[in-house]
Amino acid sequence: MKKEVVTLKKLAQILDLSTSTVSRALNDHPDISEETRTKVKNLAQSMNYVPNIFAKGFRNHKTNIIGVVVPNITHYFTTTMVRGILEEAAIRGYRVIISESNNDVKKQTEMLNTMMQFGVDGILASLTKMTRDVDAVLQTLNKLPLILFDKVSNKIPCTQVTINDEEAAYNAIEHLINIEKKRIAIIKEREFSYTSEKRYAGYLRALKEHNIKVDDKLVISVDDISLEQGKRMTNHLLSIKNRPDAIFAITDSAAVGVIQTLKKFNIKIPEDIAVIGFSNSRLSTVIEPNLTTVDQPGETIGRNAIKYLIDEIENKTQIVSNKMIEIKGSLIIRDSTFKV
Amino acid sequence: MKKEVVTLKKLAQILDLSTSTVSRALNDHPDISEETRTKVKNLAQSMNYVPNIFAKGFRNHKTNIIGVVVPNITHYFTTTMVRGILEEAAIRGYRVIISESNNDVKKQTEMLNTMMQFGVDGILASLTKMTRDVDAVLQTLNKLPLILFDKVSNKIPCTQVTINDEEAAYNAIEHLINIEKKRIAIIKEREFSYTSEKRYAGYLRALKEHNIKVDDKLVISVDDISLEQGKRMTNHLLSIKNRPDAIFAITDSAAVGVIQTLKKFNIKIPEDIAVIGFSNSRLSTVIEPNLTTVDQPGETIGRNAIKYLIDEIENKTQIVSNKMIEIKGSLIIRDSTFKV
DNA sequence: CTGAAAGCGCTTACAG
DNA sequence: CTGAAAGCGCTTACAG
Repeated sequence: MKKEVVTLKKLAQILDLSTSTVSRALNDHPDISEETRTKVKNLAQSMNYVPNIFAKGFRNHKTNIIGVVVPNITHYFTTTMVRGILEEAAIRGYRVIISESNNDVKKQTEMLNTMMQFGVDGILASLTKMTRDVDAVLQTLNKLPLILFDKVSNKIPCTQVTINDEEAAYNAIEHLINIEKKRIAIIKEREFSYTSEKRYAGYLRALKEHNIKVDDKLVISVDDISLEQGKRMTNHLLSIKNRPDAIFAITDSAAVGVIQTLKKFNIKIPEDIAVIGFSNSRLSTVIEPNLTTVDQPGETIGRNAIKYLIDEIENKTQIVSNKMIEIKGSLIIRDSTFKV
Repeated sequence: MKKEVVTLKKLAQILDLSTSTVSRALNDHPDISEETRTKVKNLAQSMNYVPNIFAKGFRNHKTNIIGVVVPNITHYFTTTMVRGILEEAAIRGYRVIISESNNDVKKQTEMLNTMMQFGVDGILASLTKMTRDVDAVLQTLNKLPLILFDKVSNKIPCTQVTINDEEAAYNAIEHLINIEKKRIAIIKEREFSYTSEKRYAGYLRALKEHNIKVDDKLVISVDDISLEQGKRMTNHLLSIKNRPDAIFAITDSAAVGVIQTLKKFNIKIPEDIAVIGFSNSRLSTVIEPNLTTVDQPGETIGRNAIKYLIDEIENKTQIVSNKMIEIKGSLIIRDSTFKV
């Protein structure tokens, strides 16, 4: 089963050179003569020489592996980010190991530790929902280049790559105001979710700038933002005295639940109540009416995150690396809000 | 930045033992006395000793990394399999590197090679659609434990883990026959897709066993099975003389396209035309009417695939390893077929 | 411009 | 039951 492996030593023997020279030639060391270098490289190529990555990693304390932690790999948006990460990693010669935290801080800590133990060169993390407990992340950051993406946290002094949640939400709400909605409800997550709070901030700013008073009864916070919760909260919103004429759900799933419930009660969308989601997931063009939502460029986010990380690993950036990178998301207007 | 690292040597010095002994104690070598072993283990624990995985991998020619190749990581069903793989990998002490082939044989070959070069212990592959060219896969199989899952191929003599496509399709068609459908169309992929052919085989068997003659005009093959193709092919099916009274699309996406088109023409579902998909994706409960479909237990498939692979890697199985493992999928009946 | 030698952290055949 | 030594494949400071 084991094939005869081509090593530096073997190449050296054949060329009657030392392994040192062969190694240097292959690594384009300036000391080596042009002639030797090409001779070595040609042989290496023709013999299909492949460096033993483990010997190399062992020697250099560098593995060219990047660890990625995400809360939930089955979310479509997450997979688009992962795709960007994988593509850019391949280009730059890195491999990626992925793990899922399932939104569990304890599991996330475990994952971070395993990855460090495993010797990854750096870590890309999208945090669990509750970012109260960030000790493990901070500790990891002490030892390794680490960059946050998507689910980030201002408690962690490192480079962070997200969508411009606040602005995107602002634009969504402004759109609702433009189509003459006055009582705009928001379904968001309970505090501690960075993303949700940002979107909420955009909601508040839009209302404020258009002189609409915030009605607390229209601000709904749930523990777990899901399709089911979208349904439940819509039932609730329909029961209050002065019901809303628009509902902004901070995820598409929840927005789908909203629409399904409104339809059950024969409420006209968007005439009676308009609906906006967030993500531009595949659901948004399957639900009827099609959902107005914010498109998040997942691949770009993933690609950027790993770019910054690799730059840090390879020390191309100074250590001033606590930038906030915001990738623009764009509002996609569909039937759930379009008609005035 | 670099922390002082605890190595075997350091432990040995402190305990006044040789590194050999410490190594053996930690690895539960039978030669070592109970006393020494516990002494060593206690110290290791208290000093937070973590073996250098790269030194270990280098030494043992074992990396505890498994490579996974999938056509498209953004498919929901794929992510559920990945989740099963990740969970089982963690339990068994393996790490997983993932890459996407984008249904491109050339890219798939590249991925396989990179992974081998990288020194993975084994590979889990879900193949590109066109499995005509399997040379690279066969070569990989020659050098490394390799198991196929989901998108498999009978041209490759190795263990394969899939859903029972044929039987699941058979059940779907039988269900349509039971609700008195006579002209059942199928939208499948052009040949070379193992999965599609299996489902088609189930279709044929069901018709045959119920004495329904196959009408070639109702067998639609497309290159790329997608929502758009579902729409287009439905338009086509509606235009033929004796139009179908049921459509079985071999993916949920295509089935959603089917339903959307039928609705556009105000055709009653399922009374006029019933629809069945395959996957139980999230779309299936958002589209209206909700889609009858086959639930594929992705996590179970992923978990099984990696189990067999690790068993092979660790030589727990004989080398007779060209089993076909079929995981049962179950028909989930919803409104797109339910009412008679 | 090239080579000999040491060493990264681990395991294991050999010796006692 | 324990230790000394070699070696996995690579890189690099040192020497010439």
